[in-house]
Amino acid sequence: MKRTYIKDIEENVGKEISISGWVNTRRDQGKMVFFDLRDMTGSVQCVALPSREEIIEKAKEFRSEWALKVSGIVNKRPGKNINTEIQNGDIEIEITDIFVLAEAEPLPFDLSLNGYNLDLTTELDNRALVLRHPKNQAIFRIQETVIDSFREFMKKNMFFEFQAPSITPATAEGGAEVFQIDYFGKKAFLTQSPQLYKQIVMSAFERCFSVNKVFRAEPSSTTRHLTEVVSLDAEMAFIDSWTDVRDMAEETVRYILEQVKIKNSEHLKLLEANLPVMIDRTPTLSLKEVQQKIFEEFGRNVRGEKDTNPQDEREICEIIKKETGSDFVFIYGYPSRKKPFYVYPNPEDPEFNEGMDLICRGVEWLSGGRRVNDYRQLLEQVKTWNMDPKKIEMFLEAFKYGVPPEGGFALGAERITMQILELKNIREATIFPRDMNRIDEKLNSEGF
RNA sequence: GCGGGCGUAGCUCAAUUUGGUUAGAGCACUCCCCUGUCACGGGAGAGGUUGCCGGUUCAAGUCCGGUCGCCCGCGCCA
Repeated sequence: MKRTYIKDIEENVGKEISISGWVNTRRDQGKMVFFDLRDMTGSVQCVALPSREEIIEKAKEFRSEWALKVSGIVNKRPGKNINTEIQNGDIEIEITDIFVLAEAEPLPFDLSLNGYNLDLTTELDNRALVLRHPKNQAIFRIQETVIDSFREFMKKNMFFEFQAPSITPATAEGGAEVFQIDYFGKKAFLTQSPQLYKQIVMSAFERCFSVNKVFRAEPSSTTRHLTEVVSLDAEMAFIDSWTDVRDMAEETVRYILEQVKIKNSEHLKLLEANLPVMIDRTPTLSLKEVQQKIFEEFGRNVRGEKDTNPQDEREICEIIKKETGSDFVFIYGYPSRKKPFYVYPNPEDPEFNEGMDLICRGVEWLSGGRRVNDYRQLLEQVKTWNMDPKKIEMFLEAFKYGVPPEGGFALGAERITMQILELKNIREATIFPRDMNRIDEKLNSEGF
């Protein structure tokens, strides 16, 4: 008999069908046995009736996570046994035959819907099994939507998708620590960002984006840092102002939120997650304005600091939420020397640049801005930043040949997932997280 | 890297404040009961070198020192 997916069972009332899946929990009533069977499309109650003694005997053996092939008749449940709270709560499968596809060891912890409550360490040490829990599946289904909808929105706006390289030559930029690799006896590095490549591709394709892994060797042990992350990158030419980049970034995030709301409503409900509020026009403040507001509201003087720290980000979000109802706020105008060489300095006040960050619920979601597009100015910047132009020759070459005003932005898929769902730790939003102390397994001081 | 917190059964946690009999509970596991359960219910059982090393004390899960591990905050962070 051909397999029926559990989501389609309700169309087969009165018929005999075959379904396959995993046992959730057996409810043994003595003379009759119930269990829920789960496949990738949902779950349904199966019942071994007293008239079928052989089936009862078999069903008494089952434990959670056994994989079964079940044949049975789809019955409407008797009125008093209808459960309106759950999927397929008005039907059940009267088992006629069972084939065990695979037995399961006793579970090392409670994987039931209600009892599920694990330390993050336990979760990560048992990733394979934990991924069977609907809450974890919901997290990663939502992440899938985030990445898909980024891609969709980019394509709708005529951005060209390219594959950014992960292996790069000597890094020209300062800043974050990089992973060095042995490349046929020579040094190479894992990419920290497709930044220079997306600017090169932009110079030819006008608009481009990439979805790619980036690697950071920062010794950062926090709830929002990983060494390997999925970066969603975009770059666009022929802008009139950095605000064009801001607007595109805002609409991208808006589209992602809308799609998650449409496609993952059940997952959001299961996770008890509330999407952040994005109002018609996300407030935009300069760094100086942010610092002034924090001073006025909280009396904490961070005026003149070169960047925001985590406390500033939490406080400005609180202020903006109270003033406008928005969970989002753009901050622009950072000190030029604090940011990379390619960020465009404000012509009226070159000490500050036209870089921006989008902050939501106290955490940075996205950063971007206008870039330096004039070749001569770019060479000046390279000199000022004490960089070796030879190391970024291919990048500089692109700008020799007529690159119009341009800009772009990038966001981290894991961090957005974490923030949308208000998870406490980015590792919860990462299917196989890598950090300083863990690559699947905990790393010990002697190496692997 | 700095600061704070935590480490008790397979999992999640009590008992630590104020040292005192045999370290408890829920879930999971084994066995029994249950003809309508809803990631059930009832009964019984098994499961512990309280992370590790040392100290104080008549007595240490509890206090002290060290050590290892984890978590959180800060720093760092295109």
